Amino acid sequence: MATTIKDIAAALGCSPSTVSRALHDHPQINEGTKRAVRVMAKKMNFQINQVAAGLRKHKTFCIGVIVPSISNYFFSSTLSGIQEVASKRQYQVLICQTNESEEEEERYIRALSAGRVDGILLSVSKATKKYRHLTDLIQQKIPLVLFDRTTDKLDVFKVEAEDYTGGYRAVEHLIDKGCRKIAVLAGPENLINSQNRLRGYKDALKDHELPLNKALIRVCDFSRSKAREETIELFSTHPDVDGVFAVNDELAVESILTLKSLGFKVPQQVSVVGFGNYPIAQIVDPPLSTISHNPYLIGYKAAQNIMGQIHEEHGVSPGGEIRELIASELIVRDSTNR
Amino acid sequence: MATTIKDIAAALGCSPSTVSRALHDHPQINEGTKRAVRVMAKKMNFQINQVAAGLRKHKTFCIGVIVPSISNYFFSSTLSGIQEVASKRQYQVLICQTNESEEEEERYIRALSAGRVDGILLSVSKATKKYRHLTDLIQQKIPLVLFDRTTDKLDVFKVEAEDYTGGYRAVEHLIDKGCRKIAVLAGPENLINSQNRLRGYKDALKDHELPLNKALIRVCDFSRSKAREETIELFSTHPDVDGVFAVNDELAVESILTLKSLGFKVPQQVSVVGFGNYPIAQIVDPPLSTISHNPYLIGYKAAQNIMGQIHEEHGVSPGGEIRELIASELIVRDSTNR
DNA sequence: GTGAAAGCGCTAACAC
DNA sequence: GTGTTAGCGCTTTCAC
Repeated sequence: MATTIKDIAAALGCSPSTVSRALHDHPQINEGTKRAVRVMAKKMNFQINQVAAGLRKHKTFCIGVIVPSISNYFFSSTLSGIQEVASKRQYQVLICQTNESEEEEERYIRALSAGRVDGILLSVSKATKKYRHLTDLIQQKIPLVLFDRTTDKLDVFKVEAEDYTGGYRAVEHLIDKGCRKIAVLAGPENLINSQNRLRGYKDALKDHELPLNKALIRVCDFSRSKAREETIELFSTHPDVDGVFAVNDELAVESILTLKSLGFKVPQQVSVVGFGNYPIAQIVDPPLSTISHNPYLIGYKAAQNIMGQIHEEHGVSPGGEIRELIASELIVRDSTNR
Repeated sequence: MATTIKDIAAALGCSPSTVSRALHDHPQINEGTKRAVRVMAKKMNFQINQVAAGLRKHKTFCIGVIVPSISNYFFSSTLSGIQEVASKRQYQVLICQTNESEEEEERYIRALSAGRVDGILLSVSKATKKYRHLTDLIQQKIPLVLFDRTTDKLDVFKVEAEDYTGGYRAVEHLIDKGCRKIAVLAGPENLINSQNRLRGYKDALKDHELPLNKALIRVCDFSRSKAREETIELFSTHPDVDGVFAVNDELAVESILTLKSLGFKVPQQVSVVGFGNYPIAQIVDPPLSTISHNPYLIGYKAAQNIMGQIHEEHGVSPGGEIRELIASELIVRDSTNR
């Protein structure tokens, strides 16, 4: 059994309250007493029990993070940023993985909101359509921040990648490089991020007076095998496509590999741009031009905001700017070098 | 403020203990009462506060996980496995990232052991040389399981990849393919995993009566730029090396890219094998032969063991088999296809 | 400057 | 079957 303040009090012949105050450097406590307490605490290897302290103070010193998939490169990088911020503030991070299931997401939200954490960071699952679990959370006044996978149905702070601008920039880059018939490997239809990237594609075409051809929009649902199929199908029916924008790097890489196996030259015949700047982007041959969207920073900013809400710092909680866009950047590599 | 069992008791005109018992389906409680409590709990949107319950029961229903880096592919996959097991048992997972710092590791161990978690899963940092923080933990009887990055200085349960066997198998594969002068890109010298993989290399050479040449052992410390430098240096002094075993895939991939830029043909002139089966292994050209070591399963098994220790299930806590090796598997791709 | 006492939300031994 | 009481480890108001 671990040492408690009671044990220290007994050893010193004082009361637990004095020990508690001394450990918190309370101004009214005698310096000598403080020293004695500190020495004894060290000697007895005492560590304050934050769970008990938290129960009393209605705090947990924990934040909860719910993501679709922990092992995904993007999310594990955001987790790293979140952990960094929390650690500085002596907060612990509780992680949950929904596997893109709405029920799991609900379950975790309910579990965490029952006094487990002081605030929740959430990246919504692909399947999530109802937001009751989140409106309940807001009503309970539990700080909530959405990051990356957000929704416009909720009036909470959000940290997002520049999906629209990134998509626009990617496609504009293909146009700059001379592509005139550009296809897109799109993501899940109910995911706001995919939709925004797709809007970027459409607007870039429009602004450069290129026709929008629905047959060139291929929904791949973030699945590699789907990217392969769609690429084969696309180029068998439209062999004159000269540019491909994939809404993430996995699709882009799969597309490059498929194109090469079909005998197309990348980037000479077909240029390809991805989204995400995953490690594979540097490795594929030719190296993939892509949009870098800084997942670490997305996590970092989301965590900063929730810490702000928890400590009720000025101007961070909803009411002020409710959406923070993390800058994305075009990284030009050889997959568009023609 | 959230609903408490007291609120439910007041609403129903019974005592909090009755509510508590009803919610736990205590056999001696009247079925009618149970129903009434459940209905009222639902109506008032009650969620049991596990933190308070835990304080009383000396449990937290949390496990702590400490890893060098969350965003690393290997560790994020182990986290995923850990989370899966914990979730099934209604446990939460607290994650901490040491950034390979011994001080951070100590800090987290102390923070978590102060009543934060029921058990700790640790992958030790590259820098860790002292084990006082861990022996303290053991002395406090807090369940501890080491995974992947372990140490033989501690008598606790460990889950490891087959580093030695994997290294041996990788090198034997090169020998089978006809390589006779095989170099190794080795990892950090104080990391048991790198050392075991290196032992595998040495023993494979010995068993196949190939000479061990110290000049062919290149320490890269898991750094890609180091892998590049060492490869250049190695092949300028030993251009007749015909096989490279890299102790992880990042080094292997960097080595392939460097070799290609130097004008070597992979695999015809130089065959390369990696370790880890990272996503980049499939993408590099030629695709990398490598050792797959199942990080998800490593996390899964480690979590299963700690849950067992926490619930004091038979035969899981130290005393029985103290080391579990997760099978590794050679995956043959084109980087060794000659 | 320090102690006593109450209480955070819950559980469990002991009553009746 | 259900209520009363005490207590997990800590903080904090109110005394003195």
